[in-house]
Amino acid sequence: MDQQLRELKNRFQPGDKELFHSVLARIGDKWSLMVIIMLSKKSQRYTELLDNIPAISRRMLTVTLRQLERDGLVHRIVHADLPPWSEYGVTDLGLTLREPVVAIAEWALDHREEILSNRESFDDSHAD
Amino acid sequence: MDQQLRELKNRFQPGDKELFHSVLARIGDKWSLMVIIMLSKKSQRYTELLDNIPAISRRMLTVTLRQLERDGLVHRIVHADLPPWSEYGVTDLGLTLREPVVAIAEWALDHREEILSNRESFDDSHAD
DNA sequence: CAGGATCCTGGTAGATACTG
DNA sequence: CAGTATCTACCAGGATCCTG
Repeated sequence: MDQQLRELKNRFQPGDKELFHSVLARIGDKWSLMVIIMLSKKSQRYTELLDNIPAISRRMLTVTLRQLERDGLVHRIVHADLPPWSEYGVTDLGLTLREPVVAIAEWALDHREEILSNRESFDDSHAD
Repeated sequence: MDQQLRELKNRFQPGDKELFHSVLARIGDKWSLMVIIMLSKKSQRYTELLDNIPAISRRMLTVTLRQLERDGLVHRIVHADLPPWSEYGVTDLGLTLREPVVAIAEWALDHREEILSNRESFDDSHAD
């Protein structure tokens, strides 16, 4: 075990395994990452997000936004005008998450060919 | 949109959205991260992993290992001795993934209290 | 406009039993 | 020892319809 992992392990508390999983599962689900990226560009209202994120349904946009809001990554401002409208944006906490997430996205790009080729040869050699 | 995101976007290719998702979904699932962490410490055989990862079932260990192997993050060496045994370890590619993943884990630890408190107050204010 | 409610489906994961 | 096979349970996610 190297230094980096050792330091990480020294900070472990009970429940951190669940914390890691909940955080990774959040950005690993189908829409959260896309929503965070869109809102990082600029704050947007519900319908804008619906238009800008291809193929997302109203239900999943709502569900995803609520989960992100629950963790404090995204905030919602409801305007009581008529017709009523609401605006979403990333919080300060959400902004801090962007750096490590972009790092993973860059990792995926850097190793794009390698990953895809690995999958291909694995599937070939395991085809029945 | 800031510089970091712009550079990332310039490198987009068709299919990258799916690539991001497949990579994030992999480390965001229930067991992959734990398996990668265990194998980063040292190469281990199947039964060792089974013992070292609390509550994982044989089936899910096998499934998880196969998926990681498919992406080329983990390699398997099968020894044909009697009784036969196999050994798993992280590949060079898997090692490069560790840095950004540890970054996210550290983010989760750094903002542990904030996240948990956000969830609590959100749940309180939405309790019916 | 921005959702909530409901129903349905496919895939992830667990339990259990069996095998080269 | 290191898996496979099968069956089942559950939940994320999609489709559709309804509302303040």
